[in-house]
Amino acid sequence: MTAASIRARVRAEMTDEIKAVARRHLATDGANLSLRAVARDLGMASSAVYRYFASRDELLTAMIIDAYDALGSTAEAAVGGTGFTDRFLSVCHSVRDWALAHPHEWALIYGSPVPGYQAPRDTVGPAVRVILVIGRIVGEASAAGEAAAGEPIGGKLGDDLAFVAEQTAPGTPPQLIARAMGAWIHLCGAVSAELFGQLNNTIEARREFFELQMRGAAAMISRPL
Amino acid sequence: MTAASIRARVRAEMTDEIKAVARRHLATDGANLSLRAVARDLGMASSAVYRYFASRDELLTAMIIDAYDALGSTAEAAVGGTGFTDRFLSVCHSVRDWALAHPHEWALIYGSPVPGYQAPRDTVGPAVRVILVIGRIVGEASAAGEAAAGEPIGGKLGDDLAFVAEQTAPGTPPQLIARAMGAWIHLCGAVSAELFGQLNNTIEARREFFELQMRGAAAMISRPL
DNA sequence: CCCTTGGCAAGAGCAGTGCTCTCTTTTGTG
DNA sequence: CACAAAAGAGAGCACTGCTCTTGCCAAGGG
Repeated sequence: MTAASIRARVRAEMTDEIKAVARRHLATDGANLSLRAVARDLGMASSAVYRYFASRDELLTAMIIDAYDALGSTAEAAVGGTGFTDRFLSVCHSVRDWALAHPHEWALIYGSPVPGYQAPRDTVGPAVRVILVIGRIVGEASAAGEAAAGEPIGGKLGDDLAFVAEQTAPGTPPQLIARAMGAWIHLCGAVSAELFGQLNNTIEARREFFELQMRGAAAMISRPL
Repeated sequence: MTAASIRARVRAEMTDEIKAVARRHLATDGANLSLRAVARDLGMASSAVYRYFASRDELLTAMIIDAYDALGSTAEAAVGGTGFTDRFLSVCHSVRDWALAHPHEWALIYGSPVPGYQAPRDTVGPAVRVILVIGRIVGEASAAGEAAAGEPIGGKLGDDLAFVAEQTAPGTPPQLIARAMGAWIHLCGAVSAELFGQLNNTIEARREFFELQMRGAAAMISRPL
């Protein structure tokens, strides 16, 4: 009916269906899911799937983008509470909760890159959403005087950080951006450590441990070195 | 000649040779290296390799243990300098340098776990070596009064941390252990972020950025929340 | 309303994989 | 030195990603 013809609509639906089944397989087989198995589950020939995704890598790319977007919206929706620490912790827990619910998708986006695989440009947009959320919170905290800047950073690193600041939260001092990125790295590291088994046989009180870590990260942001 | 007969020695040499070739393949193909391809490189039938490793997973396990050990000795050898921060930074940089030199081996041990793969007990010993190094440095700093403990931690998490303290650096307050683990997580997160492409198109001054992050982690340890 | 054409699905096929089984050869050792 | 144990080779099974060819079918223009 619309300019996007019936064909296009059916095609989009089929594409979504393939992705849905692939996501199910992802939950059991991880990144080495089989395109043929997905096709079998859909009752179609494996060659037919290639009408929708030119290769297995392209399917994976689609799932990576979806995962980034899902995590991104989760984080964006989680910005609640008042005061910097509460808002930050809220985001952290939402990220961790999502990761615990979708471990293989987390592994897909924050785990080791698939060997022969090169992430295309399309992934960078969705990929930065969660760091953007953190950047925004930190920016607001900075504007509200909740976070001191500390000593300025020079050299190439200073330029890099200034550029990120401009893109993320204009007006925020680069030093703060560095600490925000530190918090984000710490967040991803903590979630990955828990998910990838680095805490096995060591820490049982996972949630408490995570919260402690993220409180440390929040404190790191509030006070300069 | 020895109690370990000639057969056993030849077998050990062959095993090492297979691992060496596999490590070379790891550098190009990552975790999905092909046992058959390794066999081809060695000029032997693929079935012959199964005399040495019962499965591809077992080969991977061997490489994981080797990687943990290589990284562990690197970190242990890097404890130099005087004062907590210097010693800590020295270890951090040695870990990062090793990871940059052996990215796929890093991915093998700190990246997403191989899907159907369960790490056997043999890996836990080598796996804890680097966190042990950090724990020891922090313990010494604590003993030297370079790191205040801060508020005690109760509940299950407190017990967990006390247990880790006992195993790692006896006499160190659990709160400090928590911060040491935080630093370790931050370290792994920073290296993984750099290696897995999370910093692409953002931070060019990688080493400076890393150092800044690790200085933050060091400061985090020195002062309580 | 018909008929063309563009898109879709199916199947066979290729090269490669992990792993098993059987058979033969080698080789250290009692 | 004879022999048993260890090692290697090769075929084979079920699977993979991907390509190519063939047949089909309906959407949309005339």
